[in-house]
Amino acid sequence: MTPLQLSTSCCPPLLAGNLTAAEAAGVAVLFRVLGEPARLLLLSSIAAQPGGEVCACELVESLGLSQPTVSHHLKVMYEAGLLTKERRGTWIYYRIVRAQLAFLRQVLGEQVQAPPTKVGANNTKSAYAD
Amino acid sequence: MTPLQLSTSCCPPLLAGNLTAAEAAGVAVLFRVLGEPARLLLLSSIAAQPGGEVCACELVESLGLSQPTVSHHLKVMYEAGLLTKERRGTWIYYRIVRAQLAFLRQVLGEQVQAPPTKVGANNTKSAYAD
DNA sequence: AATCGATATTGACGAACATCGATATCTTAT
DNA sequence: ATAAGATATCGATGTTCGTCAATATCGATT
Repeated sequence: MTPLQLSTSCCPPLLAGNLTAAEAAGVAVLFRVLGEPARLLLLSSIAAQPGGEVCACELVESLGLSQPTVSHHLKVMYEAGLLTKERRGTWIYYRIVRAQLAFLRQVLGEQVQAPPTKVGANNTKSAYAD
Repeated sequence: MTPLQLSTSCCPPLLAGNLTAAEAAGVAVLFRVLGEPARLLLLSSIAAQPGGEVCACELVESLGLSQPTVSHHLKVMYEAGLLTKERRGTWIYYRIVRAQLAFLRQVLGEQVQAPPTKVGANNTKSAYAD
C-alpha cells in the first residue's frame, strides 16, 4: 500500500481550502480507518506498551473481539500505513507509524514548525519512521 | 448536540494508551465523519471562503453532488460539532468549528504547547519522545 | 514429518451509510 | 395570500463494512 502524501508540504490542506478530489479521497481513507472504536482501542493498546509494540495475541486477549476480527483490523491499519508489522519467531509485533498520525495532524491544521534543517539533509518525507 | 470531550484535558489520549471504550466511541464518530471525501471537500470549500463561511447553495454548486446529499453531509458534520450554522435571510451559512479540529489534533498526539507558564508550573510528563 | 500455537483468509450475514428523486418546510418578496 | 427560491426530510436502493465460525497458512519444536 502506497503511503499517501499531499502535494503541499506545508500548510494545513484542509483549512487552506485547496484540497483536490484525489487528496480528499486519500485523506478520507485514513480518517475512515480511525473512525472505528475497535481500531482506536487497538492503537491505544499498542501505544500503551513500554516498547511501543505488541504481538497480536495480546491484542486479542485485551479486547472483547474474536481473533479474526482483530486480525482484520490490524490488516486494515497496516494497509493504511498506520502500523508496521515485524515477525519475530512465532509472534508478529505491531508498531504505530507516528509519521502517519503527524500527517493527519497536519491535515487538521497543525502548524508545521520550521525544522532545524541540517545542510544537505534529505528531507523527502519518510512517512515510515518505522 | 453536545460536543464530545475527553476526560483528560491534556495529553494525547490515543498515544497515551489510556483510551476508554466510551472515549474511543466518541472519537471514532468524529473520525468517521471526516472519513468521507465529500465531507472533506465541503470542509475545504468552507475554509476557502474569505469570511470562513459559505451558504449551502454555493456548496451544492461547487461539488458534483445533489442538493439532498450536500444537505445530508452538512447535517452530519453539524451534528458532530464540526460545523455551526447560522441563518441569515434565505440562506444558511456554515462555519468550521476549529476547536473540534484542534481536539482531534490533540487526540492524534499534538503537543499541547505549554501556555506562557508562570513560575512553579508543573511541567512534568512530556512523555512523547516520538 | 508431525504437531502445536499464532496469525491470516474465506464466506456469510446483518447493520450502517452514501446517494438520489420526490416532496415538505421555511423565508422573503410581490 | 401567493409565488419563488433555499434548505430539510422521506423513502428507496446499492454498497461498504464489522463481525464471526470455519479453515488455511506459517513458524517453531519435537
